[in-house]
Amino acid sequence: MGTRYDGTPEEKLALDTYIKLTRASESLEARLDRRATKHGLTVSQFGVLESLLHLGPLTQGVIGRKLLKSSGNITVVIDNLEKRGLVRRDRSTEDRRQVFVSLTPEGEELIRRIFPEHARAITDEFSALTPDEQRELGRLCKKLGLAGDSPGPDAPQNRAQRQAESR
Amino acid sequence: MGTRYDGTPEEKLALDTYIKLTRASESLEARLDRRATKHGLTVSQFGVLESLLHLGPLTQGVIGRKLLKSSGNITVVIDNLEKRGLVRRDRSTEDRRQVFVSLTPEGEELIRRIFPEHARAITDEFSALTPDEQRELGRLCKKLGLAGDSPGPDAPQNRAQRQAESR
DNA sequence: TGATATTATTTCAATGTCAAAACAATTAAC
DNA sequence: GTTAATTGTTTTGACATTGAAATAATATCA
Repeated sequence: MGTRYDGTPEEKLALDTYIKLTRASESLEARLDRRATKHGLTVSQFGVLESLLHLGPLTQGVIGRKLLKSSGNITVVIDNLEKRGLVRRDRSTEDRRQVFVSLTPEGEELIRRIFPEHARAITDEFSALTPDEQRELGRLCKKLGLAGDSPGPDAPQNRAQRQAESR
Repeated sequence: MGTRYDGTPEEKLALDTYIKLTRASESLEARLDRRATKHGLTVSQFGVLESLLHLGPLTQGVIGRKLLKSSGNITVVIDNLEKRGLVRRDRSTEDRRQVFVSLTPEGEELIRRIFPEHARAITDEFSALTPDEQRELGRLCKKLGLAGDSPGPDAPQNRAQRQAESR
């Protein structure tokens, strides 16, 4: 394990922590994916259905920002869900650029059936940590995540970034 | 934020922690990716080059397991790196099923130039946490990761898993 | 109002990704 | 020593993903 790299101690610690975080997240994701896939849903599809179940109809833009995916990607994912009759598209009448996506009865039936299983799987995974450890992990992740405040895939680069680029 | 889902308190805590972990990891990854991409490398390509730089020539299988990617995937990634002249393939003489991948001079030049930048970017991101917090985050991630001991994408399902499935 | 900018979605090309099947080479069992 | 099982890679088909360009609709403001 460990990155055979000799930088400063700060760099070593950060790299080491980064690897642990990434591996934990990715391997966890991989295990959960494999379960979701059993129901014929990809992670993104699952994410869309779950959002719609818990938040009601949403525009594609909102879904994309929620799942940290590009608008182009969301179009494709919704395409595939629509083909299988799990969601419906409705052009907004107020702002005809927007498209509202909502669950069909079949979609709702499916996600309602699958979600509790998913929740249980996650609970299972996290039972490796005590409740206090989970809270601490959550706190640290949040602190780390907020630091950079991810602009999201679509977001155009701002002045500061463009400037940094042109150096 | 938060998953509007009423399960048990255990489920709520686990789901909440899961979301924070995932978002932290994904948004961090997204920010780092954007930098790596500037050099015309994808994350996977970067991962391969970095492994080769720090560990020397490796077989595709080893690379795949290290990066938690399937063998089919690694084939494609190496294909693309090879096309660009950054790595070389050499069939092993000892076991002719294996393919050793190594850096070409161009590949080595590139990764040597880029890696320190990457390390600095990561260090920068993690400076949001104190050293102690970083160590604690690492510990929790490791504990969590070990729990499931990810089988990796390719790994065939073993007896225990097949049994669990058929329940 | 009319030109211009912004916003939401779609399309496209390139790459990544997995699972499963096909192949090829090696090892184990008989 | 053949046959059978295993192992490492490639291929294939389906979906995901991004960034950039194209479209279309709305908002701004001179």
